[in-house]
Amino acid sequence: MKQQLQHLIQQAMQSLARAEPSTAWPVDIEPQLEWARQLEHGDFACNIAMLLAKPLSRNPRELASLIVAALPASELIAKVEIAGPGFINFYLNDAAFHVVVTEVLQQAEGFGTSDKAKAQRVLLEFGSANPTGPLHVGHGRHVAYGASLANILKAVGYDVHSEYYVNDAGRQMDILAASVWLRYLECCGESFVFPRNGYKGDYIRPIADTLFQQYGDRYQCAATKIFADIIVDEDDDGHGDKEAHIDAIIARAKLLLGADYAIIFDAALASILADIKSDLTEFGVHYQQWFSEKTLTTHGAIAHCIEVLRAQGHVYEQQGALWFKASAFGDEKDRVLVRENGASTYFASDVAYHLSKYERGFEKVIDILGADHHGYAARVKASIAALGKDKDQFIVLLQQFVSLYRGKTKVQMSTRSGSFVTLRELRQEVGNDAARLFYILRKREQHLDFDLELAASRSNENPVYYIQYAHARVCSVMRQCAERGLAWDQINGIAHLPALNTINCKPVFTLLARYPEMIELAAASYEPHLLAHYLRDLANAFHTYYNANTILVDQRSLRDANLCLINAVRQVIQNGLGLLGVSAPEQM
RNA sequence: GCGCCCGUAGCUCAGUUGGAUAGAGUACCUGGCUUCGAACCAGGGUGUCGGGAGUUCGAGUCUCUCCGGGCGCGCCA
Repeated sequence: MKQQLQHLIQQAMQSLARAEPSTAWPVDIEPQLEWARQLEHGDFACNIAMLLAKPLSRNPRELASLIVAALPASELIAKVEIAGPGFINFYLNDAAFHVVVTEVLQQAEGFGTSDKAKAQRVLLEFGSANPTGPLHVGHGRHVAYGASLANILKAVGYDVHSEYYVNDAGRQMDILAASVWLRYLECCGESFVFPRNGYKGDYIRPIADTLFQQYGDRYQCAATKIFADIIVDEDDDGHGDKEAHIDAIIARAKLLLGADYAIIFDAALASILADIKSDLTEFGVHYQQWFSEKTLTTHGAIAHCIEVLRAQGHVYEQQGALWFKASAFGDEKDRVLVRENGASTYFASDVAYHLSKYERGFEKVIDILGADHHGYAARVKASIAALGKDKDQFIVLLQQFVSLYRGKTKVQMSTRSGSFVTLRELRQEVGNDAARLFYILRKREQHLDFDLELAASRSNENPVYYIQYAHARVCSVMRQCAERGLAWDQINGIAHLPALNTINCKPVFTLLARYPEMIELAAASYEPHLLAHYLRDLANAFHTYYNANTILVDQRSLRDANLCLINAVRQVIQNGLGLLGVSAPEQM
């Protein structure tokens, strides 16, 4: 619809250019059209005359009238007006909107999808929480956003590959393994003071219990042996060293357990990963791949990426460490890849991981990260440029934090201390649908204040019910229709759509027509919240229409037309909610 | 100190990428179900768009500068 109008304006410009060769009419620009905000401005407004006024040094209203006069005749347009400083307002024929209803009903689930992205391969990484504990409320925002974005990108034709990067290597995992082992030792009857820096969450104990049931005391060691001559833990007065203490315990665990350490480590990892996976599955979040950080080392990917960087002269040695010249690629300073002690950094793993994304053939690479990673994103970007990849096709989407409130009081969240609300708890309190929609309602640069009390006690305030209610209402009308033995003749209804000419119909038709381009905009700007707000608007237009008109009237042609319109609304709501991972219930 | 994000109605937030008179929800009033679902609808008012300067036909939107809030600046992960 919009494109057809754009084309008409371009044709007008071309004919003006031929008529006035002396004037530098720009024939190759794409005129900007936007949906009018107000009814008095018609359906579309175009500002091209005002944009041309300056370069051509002519009056914008005069230019507008020239353009209007040169417009080719079209069935689309009912009326054109020049208004304000030089806007060209287009009033479309109702028939143009009636065609949309036909399209919705014919294309059904396919309405709003396109192949514009031409199956371009995209790797979308999101979630990627450390497997050291269950997902909490903050992770929920990332996965809800990522899953919705994946669906929206697919809708416009991208070949999307969703991936979770599993940080199953490194110190945090060792702390987890040590924590599980210590809890296991408690099951064996050992007693000691649990390290301050260990994972203290309740979820650790069931893992230890399972180990104890499975293996008995096979991995038991005397607590006195473990804690003998060990660096003291930090106390409340700040004496001692909690970091060195936990590291010493890890070293002791590896020493005392030998090869058995891997049993404890793997059991802890497997248990937590299984919990995360089932949590996400229940939340409607699905991945094509769970990419293990550990495999980067075992497959030599880190060594490979360092070699690639070295071959292009982007690394150097200093003070025994290997550095990447990040500052030559926009980062504020150079970064260490391999430490003086020979161990590669987390950053090196990440460079290797990102190189693998490109080597696996993805043309576009998108990372969804927490806003606290924004400094980190700069170095990864630098590494991608250094590796000779197209950094414009590497997109980092930063999401602001979720603050959790119970009423007015802020809930502190820390995985280490174990004091946090899990995603699972949140889902049980407010339901998957409300959680999914609530999470993506705000644009990602905006902090999200999640009030559990409000969400739990007054969940009817959540817009999700408003949208779902519109869907359920249409379904209810259809049930009513069947009960009364009324048949819905679609062909007849479409033929009589012009009968729907009350003031309340117009916003419904307009919103239906806007759905496909709204999806395109949401995809291009990575903003699923546009879809949520759109659906709210559509539901609003529908409810208004529904309250003002009786759907199941006696007059057959009007009834069939009504049913066409409300079923088109139902279909679009179903499609839109589907992209957001929210159910469209037939009754509620 | 440097970098990124935010600041819009009492509260929570949108704002079509620079457009016309800045909008929703919520809260507070008032109406609307003996007929398709009242989890709904209609009506009622609220703004120095954090302050200031600039760019231009036109600024909530772009630039600069202050103020306030959040986050980040390791041979941690």
